[in-house]
Amino acid sequence: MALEHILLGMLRTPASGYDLKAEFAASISHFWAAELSQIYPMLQRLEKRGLLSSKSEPSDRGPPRKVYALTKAGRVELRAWLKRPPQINTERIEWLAQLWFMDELGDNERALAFLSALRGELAQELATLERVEAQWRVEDSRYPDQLPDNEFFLQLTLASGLKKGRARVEWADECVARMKARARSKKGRKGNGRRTRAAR
Amino acid sequence: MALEHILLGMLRTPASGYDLKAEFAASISHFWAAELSQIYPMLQRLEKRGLLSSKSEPSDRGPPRKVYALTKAGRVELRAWLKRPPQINTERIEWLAQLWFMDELGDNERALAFLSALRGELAQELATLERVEAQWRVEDSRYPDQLPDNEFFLQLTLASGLKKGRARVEWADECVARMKARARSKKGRKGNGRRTRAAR
DNA sequence: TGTCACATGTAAGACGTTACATGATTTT
DNA sequence: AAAATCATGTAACGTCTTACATGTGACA
Repeated sequence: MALEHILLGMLRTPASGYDLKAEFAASISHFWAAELSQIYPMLQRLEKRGLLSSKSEPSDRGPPRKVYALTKAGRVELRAWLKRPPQINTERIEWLAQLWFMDELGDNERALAFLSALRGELAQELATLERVEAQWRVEDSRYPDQLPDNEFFLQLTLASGLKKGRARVEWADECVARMKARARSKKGRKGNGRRTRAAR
Repeated sequence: MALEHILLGMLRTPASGYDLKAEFAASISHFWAAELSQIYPMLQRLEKRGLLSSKSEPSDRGPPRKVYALTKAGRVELRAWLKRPPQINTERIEWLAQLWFMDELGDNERALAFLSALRGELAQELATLERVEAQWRVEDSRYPDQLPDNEFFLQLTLASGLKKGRARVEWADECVARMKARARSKKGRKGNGRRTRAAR
């Protein structure tokens, strides 16, 4: 349901399937991803349903571009979707599933390595969004609250990504710290009385 | 890939498909969901592959239960999965997509209502997790850092859900506040000089 | 000469959702 | 008598991923 409406929304300004894929990668990927093999058939179906129109245009290099644009019916459908109340679907996060069962390995060194690696990945994702924000801020002095409406909504979704990204990195840091603390206290308990006395 | 490994992990203690569905609903749903129509065929396939074994047991009421358990081969597969490095997949969040295109409606009252409704949904999700945590804390004085390893990892995933949930609610609150501030400053600009003078 | 960017597609298979089918027992 | 819970499944459909197929023009 959603991909089709996202394409309609993007096609308020005409574009080819190839263009749309690039736009996904550049700006939308932090909350939705789509491959060309999904985009092309969907555009065809939307055209058949009368929600899009298309025309072929020669390109500078490579085969001709098929440029799609939103029709009136398409705009009606888009608006109807935007009026639906928000609904939250369960996100599926494989690395949380792995962590959930991590005790099976009985190897907290490995668990710690897993969490460190995860922390790195999460931090990288966050850094990408932070670069986007930094760029936007230098390019437009109205950022973030004086932006015109259309850009303001984009900023709200970016803010969501940033907030979530920061929360996740913080969480991973806390996990690492807590695991290390446990490892230390376990070592203490393993050694005989000596260490306890030495600690006073 | 992940559902199959999650089932293997859950079946370290034997259970029926029906039991597993209940366990998803009760504790795992904040990072993975699965319907019975997905669980039953998957259990059959895993048994055919030799990763699970099953036996029929009479039930107190209703039809006989088919109880599955992890085999040695299943445990090997589970461990191999747990040793894979974490990888982050793009989450697909429809309500962020709706927000992204929300300017199309040209109706900031409606956008505000959308965000308020969203805030409510997000707060509810968070409340569920907070109840789980509160319950756990009163039931086990070792919560959270003195828990045994197996429960400690579960707590880490719960902590992830809590942190993310709080970040999302905060974000929604900020969105609402910022939208309201914009609405006020727009009204100010629309009205002629009078309102500005009255504000002193 | 090879690889990259441009450009459009198809096919097979995995994963997920919703609806349907069946039937016993317990609770309201 | 009706509805909820226990319990197992199938079928149809929609979504997503990965791999394959094809060809041009630019650049190294």
